[in-house]
Amino acid sequence: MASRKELKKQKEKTSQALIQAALDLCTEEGYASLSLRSVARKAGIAPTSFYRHFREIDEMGVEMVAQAKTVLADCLAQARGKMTFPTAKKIDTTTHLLKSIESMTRPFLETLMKCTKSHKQLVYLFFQERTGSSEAMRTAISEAAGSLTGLLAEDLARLGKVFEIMPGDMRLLSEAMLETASGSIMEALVFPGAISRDVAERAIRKLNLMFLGALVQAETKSGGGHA
Amino acid sequence: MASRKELKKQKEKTSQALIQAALDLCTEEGYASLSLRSVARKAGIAPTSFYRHFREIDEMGVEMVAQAKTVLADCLAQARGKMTFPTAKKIDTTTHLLKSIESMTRPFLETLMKCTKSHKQLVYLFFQERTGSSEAMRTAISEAAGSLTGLLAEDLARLGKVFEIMPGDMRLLSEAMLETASGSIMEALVFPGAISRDVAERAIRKLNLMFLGALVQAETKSGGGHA
DNA sequence: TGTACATCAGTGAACGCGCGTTCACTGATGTAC
DNA sequence: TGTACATCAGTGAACGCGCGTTCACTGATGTAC
Repeated sequence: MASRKELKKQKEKTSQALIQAALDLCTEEGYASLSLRSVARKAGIAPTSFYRHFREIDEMGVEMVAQAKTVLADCLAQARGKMTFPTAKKIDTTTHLLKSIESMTRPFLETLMKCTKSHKQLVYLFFQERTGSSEAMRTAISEAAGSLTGLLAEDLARLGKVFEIMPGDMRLLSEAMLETASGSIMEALVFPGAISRDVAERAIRKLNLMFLGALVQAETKSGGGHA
Repeated sequence: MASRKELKKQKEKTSQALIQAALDLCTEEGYASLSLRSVARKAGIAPTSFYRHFREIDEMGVEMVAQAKTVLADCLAQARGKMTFPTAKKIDTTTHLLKSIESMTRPFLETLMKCTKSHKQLVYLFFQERTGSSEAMRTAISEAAGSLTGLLAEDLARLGKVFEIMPGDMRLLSEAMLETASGSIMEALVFPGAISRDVAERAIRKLNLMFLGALVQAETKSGGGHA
């Protein structure tokens, strides 16, 4: 019936069941409260079978982080795709500039928040354990976050070519976008039902101000029109 | 020897020893991994004696949040005291504006980071458990954070009177200041030794950009000189 | 075609351990009369 | 002044429970010859 390859598939399915069980338990009690036995129980296998898949809880945790990274990279790609970048810096009034900025920040944040909604648990784990108590998790997340920031900064470079934004600021804006987005996502997740519309609007507004600052400064440096 | 009042003092001392023990354990294993027995053991009392002070771990946790709030309020007061607010909005070049902004953001963030250094554990707990697994903690922290943001926004109102910053943006800037500061503090705590100088500089730069954005927009709205 | 062996996901009993909580107790202090 | 009682921080034994880990096992699959 089951060939060797089918067995591999079956094992993979069980591994994924363990991860899903762990995510459910994380939602209820938090990552630090996970126990090998509770995860196995929820996944419907014997406690000892856990060892056929992971050597310890943290090994599973690191795998969860890897999956979260994949999801986030995908959502970020979508979000970046929805951004409209200005094609020329002819926009010289603050009002027009802000409109142009909002064409980037709003699609970005709204797409990102919508996209991550389908993977709440993974995304929550990723951001929560960034500063959590497991060093293995912190290391894995820190590395993943750095690479995600890099991806975003690359795309933002298109904006940097139109305005003369300092390269350092490019990275800074990427970081801020991820930080602000993660803050909103976490708030929306942890206080569900509450004012999550407002949370997003405030995040967008924060990003707008920061972009405006960066662009105004770039304009100045390039000898542009401000004062 | 020990009068009734001296006994009260003694009890208070033991309570504080429990809290300090809990903070030490949090640093090693995280809040979620605290156990009544481990806390009592570290504090040097019998496990059952814990109940003379707190009904459960979370009751102690909420008290810890209250103490963290006191520390943070104090540090915030100091940090705000070190900020130099512009007295008139005569500053009309972006470069001058930035200098003026940095006279607020740099003293603020550097003072805050220095001040919180003496209470790392309380502050870490406060920001980490903001989105942690204990609902009691989340609620307590959320409430405290709201009131701290309010304090900051009040002081920032002085800036709002010079520039015509929208009242909503005032609160937004306060939030961003706390958010950015907490991010830096957490990063410096969790990855100690690492580039903590750089962490602070990046945070200051982010705040600068956001303030610049807010001021430029205020300038525009008030019919000021930009474009 | 048959037989012996290797692989490997999953099992169930058993272990020692730390946990939260209960209970009745101690011993020092202050109060009532 | 003495005696009985109340308060209260801290104790130690005991409980039942869930934990991580070990071990020898099963049973299905594929391979060697």
